[in-house]
Amino acid sequence: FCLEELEDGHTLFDYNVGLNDIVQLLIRSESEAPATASMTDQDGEVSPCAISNCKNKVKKPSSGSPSQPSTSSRSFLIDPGIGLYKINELVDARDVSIGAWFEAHIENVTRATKGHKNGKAQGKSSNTYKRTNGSLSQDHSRENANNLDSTPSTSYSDCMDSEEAIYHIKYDEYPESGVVEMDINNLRPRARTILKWSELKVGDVVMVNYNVETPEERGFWFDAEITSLREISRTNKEVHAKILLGGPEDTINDCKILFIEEMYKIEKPGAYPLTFGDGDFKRKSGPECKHCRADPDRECRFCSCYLCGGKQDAHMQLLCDECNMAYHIYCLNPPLSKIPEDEDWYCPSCKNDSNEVVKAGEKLKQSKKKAKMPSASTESQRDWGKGMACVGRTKECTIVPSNHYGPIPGVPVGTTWKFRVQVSEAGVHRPHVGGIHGRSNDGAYSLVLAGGFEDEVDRGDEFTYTGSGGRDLSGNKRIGEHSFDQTLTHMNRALALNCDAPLDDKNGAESKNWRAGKPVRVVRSSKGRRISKYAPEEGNRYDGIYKVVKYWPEIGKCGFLVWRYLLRRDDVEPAPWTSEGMERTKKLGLSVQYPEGYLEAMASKEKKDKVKKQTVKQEPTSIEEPTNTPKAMRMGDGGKGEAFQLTQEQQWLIREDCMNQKLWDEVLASLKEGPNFLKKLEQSFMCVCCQELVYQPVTTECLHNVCKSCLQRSFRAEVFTCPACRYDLGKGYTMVHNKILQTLLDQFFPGYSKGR
DNA sequence: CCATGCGCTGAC
DNA sequence: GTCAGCGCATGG
Repeated sequence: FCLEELEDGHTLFDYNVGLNDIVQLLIRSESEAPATASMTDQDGEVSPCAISNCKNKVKKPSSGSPSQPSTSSRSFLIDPGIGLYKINELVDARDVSIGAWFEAHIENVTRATKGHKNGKAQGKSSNTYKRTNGSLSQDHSRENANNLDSTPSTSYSDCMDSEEAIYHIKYDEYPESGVVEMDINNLRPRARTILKWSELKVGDVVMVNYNVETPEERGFWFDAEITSLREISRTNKEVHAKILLGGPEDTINDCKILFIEEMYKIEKPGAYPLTFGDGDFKRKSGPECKHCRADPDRECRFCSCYLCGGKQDAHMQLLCDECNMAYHIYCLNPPLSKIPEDEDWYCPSCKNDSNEVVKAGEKLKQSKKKAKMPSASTESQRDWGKGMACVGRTKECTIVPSNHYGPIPGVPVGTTWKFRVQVSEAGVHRPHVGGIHGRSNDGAYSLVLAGGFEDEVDRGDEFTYTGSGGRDLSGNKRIGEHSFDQTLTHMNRALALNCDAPLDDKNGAESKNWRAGKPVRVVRSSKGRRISKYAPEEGNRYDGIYKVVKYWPEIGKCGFLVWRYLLRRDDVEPAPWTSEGMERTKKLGLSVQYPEGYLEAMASKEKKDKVKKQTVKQEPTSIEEPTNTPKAMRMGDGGKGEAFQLTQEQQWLIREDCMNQKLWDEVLASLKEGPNFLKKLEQSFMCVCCQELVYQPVTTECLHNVCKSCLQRSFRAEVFTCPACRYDLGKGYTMVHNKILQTLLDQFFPGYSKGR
């Protein structure tokens, strides 16, 4: 959308608008202003922010069958009126426009570092998809560039050069929807300078092709100085030029130009060191740099080989038709013996593998990773995106960093989740599959007891555990048969480091003071029931903090060497199987937590199965009605049970934080809700910019809490208002770090600021 | 970028 | 009941 100013004078695109911000948009009627999404606007530019998935307000006009999309009705229409919209995607790139257009929204942008350029072509799917004549086709962007008249003007901001970005682009309609990964080079239009025929002036120097009359047959590129212009229409001109070759005698005058590649101001007209012969150009040495026409000793991106960085060997260099970078023919892999005769040459970074090119109507090619997977050879129709087998996280624990030792604030012992992915979301044990979470140079933060090894012993407050590795994971498996010895590396080393004893990767070690070791969060899985009576009946239960007493290598029942660990419980919270623990579980109302909508989905599936069984071979009804099945039991919502206890110091600090008195009153009201108190606290002190718990909070005059760094970022963008309410703080506002609040938050969420 | 992995489900 | 095999998060 073309988002301009709101009625009250606020500019919408202040820099501190972030993901998930709720913004107020004024949508004008179609007659007043362009109300269509600019991503599909043939002549417009992509606005700095693309807002999509506007709930309830976006109407997509029907555009015929998906395989025959009509380019004219690609756009999303927005109902006129004022509404609340949620920004789902914020594209943090400006002036990006695409040579030929297709409907896409950018799902995700990954920034890469400056030095990333060299590796950009390796192993990354970097196909370009363009919509041409209503169909989606792969394009190297150069074919389209031939016809400047019908190609929308492209603009490219050079600031993009300094930083590369990976765009995850979602396209919707043709032939299958999906997500494409592109790097910035594929989004960038080919020409680096804005070229509009209407802007050409006599005296401008443009980069043109040898076959100036017929754009289809393209040869070498060279400079031409425009000598005359005749306006044909408002947007088009007939252009004649003087083509600058090796000198006055090599100059072609009054040449009609149909296609201009690149335009730039001429600094020194004349002597362009190319000679003309046999329909081809050969480079001739000259006193000036052959490319930039400056002192040849000066650094020039054309003279410098992009691979070796060398200079002074221009006659052995090839210029890439895509990026204009120079390469010595002998620096290439494989090296070339002579300058190729082909008209076009593309450097290794720009060259597209024709096997990877997706033609119109073709299916997306498999990624290189997919090609190696077993599914590449089988014809399985299984939809892996469904169910809980392969789902990703929907939430992420941000109150503590991933390398946090000890309990997760707000998660009491006894909390149980049905699936491992939920345990990951809660931050208790982050890997979806792995048994140990740790870092080999730091220690282990958590582990899951799932009875993977028969010879493990579990006595509740003490258990033995086996390291990871030694399994045959061929066939893209996550667990497998034991087929080789384990080593004290990776996660095994991490867990060993928790033991308060010098590391010994040969014989193991025992701690003299086991309580001094690093704490490990332990989760017991119901799968462990086959070897342990302490395992929960269902799901994965957080059982508290354990310490590593000792570790040693031994030959396991599987016949291979494994690393064993003895862990002992060291937690003030009672274990769930003790009478005290069971009472507490009851008091806190802890029951198995299911993913949102899971029980409903299961119930409706069961119902469907029944219908299927009853009416064999009858077509199942495609309409899925919402079922009235019992809702998932949610933990702790009752708010009964154990109240959260504040220390004297905390009570005092809260009283001292008088600016936030109102907020604290609200939060303290949920003290009796026990663990929910921390959730409430987290919500109340969330930074409106970064959507995380405020770090180094600044409490504004309008009584909002924002991270100091977030507010500073806003001020750097010359937005001097409160990010929460737009109250004008003023340019000279002094940001005061609310140290009292910081101290309190550090106490309630130990370690959370470490990750910031 | 690549390697690792005590999950999970649908097909057999 | 068994088992192939996937996406994903994480570390290195």
